[in-house]
Amino acid sequence: MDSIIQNALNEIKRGISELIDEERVVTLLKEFYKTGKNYYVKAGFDPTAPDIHLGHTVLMQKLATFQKHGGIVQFLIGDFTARIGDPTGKSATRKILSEQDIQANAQTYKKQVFKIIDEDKTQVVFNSKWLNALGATGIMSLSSNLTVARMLERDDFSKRYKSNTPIAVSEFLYPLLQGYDSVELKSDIELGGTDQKFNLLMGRQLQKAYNTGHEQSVLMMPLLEGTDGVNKMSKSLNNYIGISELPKDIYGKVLSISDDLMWRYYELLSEVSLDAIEELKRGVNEGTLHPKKVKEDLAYELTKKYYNEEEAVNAKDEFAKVHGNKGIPNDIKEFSFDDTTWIVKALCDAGLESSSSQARRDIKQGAVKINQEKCNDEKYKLESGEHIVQVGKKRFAKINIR
RNA sequence: GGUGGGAUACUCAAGCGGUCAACGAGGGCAGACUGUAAAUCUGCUGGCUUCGCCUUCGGAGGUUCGAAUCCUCCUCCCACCA
Repeated sequence: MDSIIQNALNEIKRGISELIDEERVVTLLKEFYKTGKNYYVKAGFDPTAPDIHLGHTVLMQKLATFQKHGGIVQFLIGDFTARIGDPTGKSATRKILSEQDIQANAQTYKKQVFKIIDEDKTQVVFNSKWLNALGATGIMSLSSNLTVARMLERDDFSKRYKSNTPIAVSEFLYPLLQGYDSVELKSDIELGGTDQKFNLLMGRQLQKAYNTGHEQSVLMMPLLEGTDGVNKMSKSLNNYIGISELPKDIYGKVLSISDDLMWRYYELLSEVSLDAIEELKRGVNEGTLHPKKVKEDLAYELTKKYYNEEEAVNAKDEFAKVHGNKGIPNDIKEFSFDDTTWIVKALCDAGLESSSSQARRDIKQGAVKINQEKCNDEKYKLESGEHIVQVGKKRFAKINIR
């Protein structure tokens, strides 16, 4: 095999969890490098999550890799299937989204993805286009390709079935519709998370059933754990790091993950080569390298990736200042009040606390500081002048009393 | 269509006439410890200018001095049978 093909393949296979029908991928690559012929790489996205986070980027980066090697990305927005809700991994039927929500979310998606993938080598498609046209007849013949028994073998469904959690019949249609997208798009390869295996393979099965002439290869990426290190990253679990978040938040969040999780992020998110990562691991194990330093580099790299060098440097300095020397961040929110103000009220008005009860609790626990001095008096009043108020380690505000 | 079972705070889940703003677990927030963390330990976790008051236990009524707990109707869900 040509070394150029071999290199491309290695790059494609980095960090993946499984590649089904590798031979065909090799064939596609060979053809591209010989004749310049492109091939189609499909990935489906659910327009329910309006913000792209690092979990999504694992897949996006892989798409970008394919684009380097002749792949045209079929960026599928599942606007039709979103109305059913992917049953994968869900313990309950999903709520049905409104048309407007789906459209708005899809737009946000498009804006963000081209930070990672190449717009010129991407086709954005909506599956409502052909699924709406499918009609009852189409659905009937499509659904004859799947048996109920097969469906109930799936772990997620069998669990729900056994625990008396409702399963809507429409949910059975989800994998069929997703698979049908592959038929319609004549995809050569489809990418997805490991949790999508069933759905992805359905694409192969249906391409065969509909005599499309080929069956798509399937490439699965591991699911990235969220900042809690346990659950998969998702907005609803609030364990995500969004790529549109502020530089200091991206930096801070990455730096706050556990050491164990850091390696996982290195593997799936960083540009650092696998060999170099091994090197870092060894350094940490032998004690010659401080894990914090390694984590800082990662946080820096990721911040830089979604912003730029300058922002990354700022974020790093800021973090060191606040946490290292228990300082005050540079740009903190400012508020002005006319009279001497009761501290509890000030905290709420400045958005540092969600309620006055919460504010009182924090004061009692010694979490509130005024100008670096701990404040234990919940009746305290701020006199005229400028005050830096702080709750916990991360929440700050500057309050002016006129 | 019939018969049972269920709906409790962010989630799961106790409670079955007063001592319930409601056990417990998870999550979250805070404190200690640190490398910023993670792990661990501790406290808090409806609202309110809070030693008190106000609104919560699917919805609406009712019984009672007093209800999340009892009764009636309604809504939604689940199971079994048809």
